[in-house]
Amino acid sequence: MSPTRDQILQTTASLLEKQGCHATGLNEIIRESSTPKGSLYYYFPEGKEQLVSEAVLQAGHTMADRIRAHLAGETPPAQAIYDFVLRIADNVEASSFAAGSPLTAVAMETATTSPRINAACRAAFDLLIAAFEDKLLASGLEAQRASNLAQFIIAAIEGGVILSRTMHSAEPLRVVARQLSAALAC
Amino acid sequence: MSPTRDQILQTTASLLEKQGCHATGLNEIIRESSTPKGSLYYYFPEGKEQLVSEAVLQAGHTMADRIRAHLAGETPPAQAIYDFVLRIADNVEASSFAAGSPLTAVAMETATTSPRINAACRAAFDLLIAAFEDKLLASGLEAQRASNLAQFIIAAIEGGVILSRTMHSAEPLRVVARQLSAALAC
DNA sequence: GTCTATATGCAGATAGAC
DNA sequence: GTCTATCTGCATATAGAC
Repeated sequence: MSPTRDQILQTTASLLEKQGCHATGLNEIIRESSTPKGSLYYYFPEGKEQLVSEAVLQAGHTMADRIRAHLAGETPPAQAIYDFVLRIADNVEASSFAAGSPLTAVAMETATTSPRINAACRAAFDLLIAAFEDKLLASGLEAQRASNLAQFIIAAIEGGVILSRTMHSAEPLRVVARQLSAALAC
Repeated sequence: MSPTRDQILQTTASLLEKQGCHATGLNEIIRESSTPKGSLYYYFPEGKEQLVSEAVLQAGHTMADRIRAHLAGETPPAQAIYDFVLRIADNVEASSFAAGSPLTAVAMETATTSPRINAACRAAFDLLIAAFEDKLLASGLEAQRASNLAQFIIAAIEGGVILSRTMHSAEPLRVVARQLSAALAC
């Protein structure tokens, strides 16, 4: 794997996170990543759609890995997820509300306007949901209930990120953390 | 109120809902709204930021009114909100996943890049949260708990819309409806 | 209030040298 | 693999007639 290619992907993901797909220009990506301008179309010959799709999918893998790492061990799901959401709240706050969920904006912008990017977003969300689902299954939940709860968890977290970034306050995500762990307990 | 001006605002909101802020061009708005091209800068002399901000805020008022209308009456919150989220699921499905939440994409795109539009998004979310909060207060909940639950409800619904639009399936929103009403019951 | 024409800039993308 | 130069098109915005 080329380090230049990887640098482009990571910078792209970070800009998508901050401002979405259409607001992110290729020139901006080159500039922010301190990457040779000639490299972009060398590594991504199919252009912006390819670049964004790969960045989204890679971000999905990274996030899923982080979720799994955080949920590993014997801590009960309600507690582990509570801690995890609080960590997201801290991270969103630490970024001055410029970061948090690299998928959301892109997913909404492209749900019905770019099949290729939509497919990448879908795959990425599936990775995240599966990460929570496996933890719930491991704790003994029945399959259907684990699947439903995993979707609900992702939805609540995504919504919490939207509110926190919009309000410029970590509070909505902290509320989500508490309510979500309460919901898991019942 | 001018009908032309109102037509521009409504078309803008609908395009923002489908594809976000930066993907929505002023020419596209004129075309889709069948509105005289010369009118745009006549009614919105401060340009796109003004237009988008007003469209977002108007959408917020419309949605808050709809929430209040749906929650009016003596139906307990858990049941009323369950029905309401199912209706959103139907609407998202009926739009072929092109619509659902006119705020989300714009809010994420502009949280740290346009103070003016961000302020409009914040005000719009506050209207939605207050609509749920008032229903919960009316049903006898304590103030702090009503506020927290209202935020959680909005977060879960927003997240459900994202998942449903991305997955091209109403199922995630239906899952959110069930889990949310279960969470409210406990 | 609405029109046409246009200014200006940046977007994504390509070509061909090195 | 990376460079520079450049093509084409559309973006927002403005000017001035009617």
